[in-house]
Amino acid sequence: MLNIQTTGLTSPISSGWLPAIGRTRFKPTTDDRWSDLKEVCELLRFDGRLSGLDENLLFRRRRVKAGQSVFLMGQDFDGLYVVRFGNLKTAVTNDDGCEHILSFGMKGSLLGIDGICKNQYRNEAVALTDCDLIRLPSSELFSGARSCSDLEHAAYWAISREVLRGQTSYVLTHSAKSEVRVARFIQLQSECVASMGYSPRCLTLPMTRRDIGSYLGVTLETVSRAFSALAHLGILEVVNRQIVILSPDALRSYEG
Amino acid sequence: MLNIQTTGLTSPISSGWLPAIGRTRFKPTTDDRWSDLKEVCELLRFDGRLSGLDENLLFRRRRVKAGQSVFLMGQDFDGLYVVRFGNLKTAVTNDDGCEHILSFGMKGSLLGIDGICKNQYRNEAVALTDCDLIRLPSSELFSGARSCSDLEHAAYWAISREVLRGQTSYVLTHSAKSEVRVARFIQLQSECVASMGYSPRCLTLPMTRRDIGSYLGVTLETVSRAFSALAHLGILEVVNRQIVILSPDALRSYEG
DNA sequence: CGTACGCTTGAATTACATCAAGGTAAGTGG
DNA sequence: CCACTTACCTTGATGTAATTCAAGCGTACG
Repeated sequence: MLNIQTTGLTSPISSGWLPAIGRTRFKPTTDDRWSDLKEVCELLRFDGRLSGLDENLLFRRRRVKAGQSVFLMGQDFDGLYVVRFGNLKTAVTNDDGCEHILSFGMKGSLLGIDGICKNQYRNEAVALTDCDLIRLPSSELFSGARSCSDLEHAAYWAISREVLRGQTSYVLTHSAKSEVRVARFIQLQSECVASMGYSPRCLTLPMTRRDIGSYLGVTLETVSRAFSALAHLGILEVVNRQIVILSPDALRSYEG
Repeated sequence: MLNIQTTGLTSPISSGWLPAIGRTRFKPTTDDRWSDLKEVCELLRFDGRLSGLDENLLFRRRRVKAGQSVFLMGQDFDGLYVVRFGNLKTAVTNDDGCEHILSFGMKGSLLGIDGICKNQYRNEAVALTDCDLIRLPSSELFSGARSCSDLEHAAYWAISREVLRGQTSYVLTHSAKSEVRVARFIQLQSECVASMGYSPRCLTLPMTRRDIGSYLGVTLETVSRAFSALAHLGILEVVNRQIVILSPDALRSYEG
């Protein structure tokens, strides 16, 4: 097991004037351990209009090292997390200890939504690379204070997008052949990095073959074989976790 | 194709004093075509405290006949729906016309969440039986008006629960053998009807074998064979869509 | 009455899991 | 620095579970 438990505090700072860890403040600052609502909305790509009322709201950041977890299953809910940078996976682990990957998070992803209804996270989020996250504490999300209406609207929007992504995953992982699933997975990853402004042709996968397999509902050997097959067809070039998409069109239209 | 398109209006009523279709009002009424926030929260099983400020908010109901759709993929978002009674399925249909079931809705389910972020429904909801739904219009959800804070909080909570259900589905439909999937599906259905106060031993499935198969990621023949196998083991009794659970313990612990 | 649809069951085929072996890369301790 | 370990990945051989194709039955409905 790689997952090392990390609860609550990460880098324990406490410069005098700073508020208690996790609390937001209205005091403007240039301290790089805080993010404002504008940055949060940009990360989420929330394109709605902001009233401007909340622009002084600040949110605490949190760094998580590769292999560490952001939260664990069953842990008390303490807010949603927006990914500033880094890659993560979310997973549920069932009784007999076997892990099941639900999603892969990256810059702009929103984590922890499932924690609201039972006030307890129902999956775990594990950093695949070093990560920087922004915590949106539940106190601000549900305060009902008028100063948070922008945040609430953005949160609705982002949650809906995560639901939509979940649907996409669901369909992806139920589509016919395993080779097609892997092809679509790579396609999806490519679109993700493209939407972040990077080259859609070259990917560095942050997750293992086993993770991909768990996510797609196949074994790691099947994933490996699918990569080899797609490489053999001249669609991809695969060296460990470095993927080069040689033929984007063929990848997009690949149906086995 | 069973799905008959139904857009917007259902039973066109227009008794003088009623507001325009789909608008909420603060005027108290005993008209049974409207539901108040209290009923909505009860249906959702939202157990949070309500401020009481919104108790006069009224929401328009909508009846949908079996086989008709509540909304279609790509249709403009016009709010979330809470199921008052009846059974539904939500599905996405991809380019080559093949349908993929995402979830089965029943009393208390929340539909349409994925529509918020693109302002457009991204799946379709089809009634399996005659249904009665309550519409929560987006105008109220995002109004920012203080009078809606209870609704907003309940909506967050319910959305989170739907996300959680989605995760459960996801894991369910990725677990090992098809017979186990079917067993867990029946188990889940049983728990659902039990939580609504009905007998958990006797189920009437509203969906076809094909729907179940699509949901679980197997073919309809496989579902049928799984039912037969579970019946042969003395765990279930299956007559068409009538299911009697003979051994709840055996069903719960069934692992193939 | 006939057609359509949903369901079951059987036989043949296939895609995937499983088991197993070997290879590479990163990290650890002597 | 090198042996040693460990985790990750690839590839092959074999078995098996699920799909596919096909036939037949019951029920609903025009």
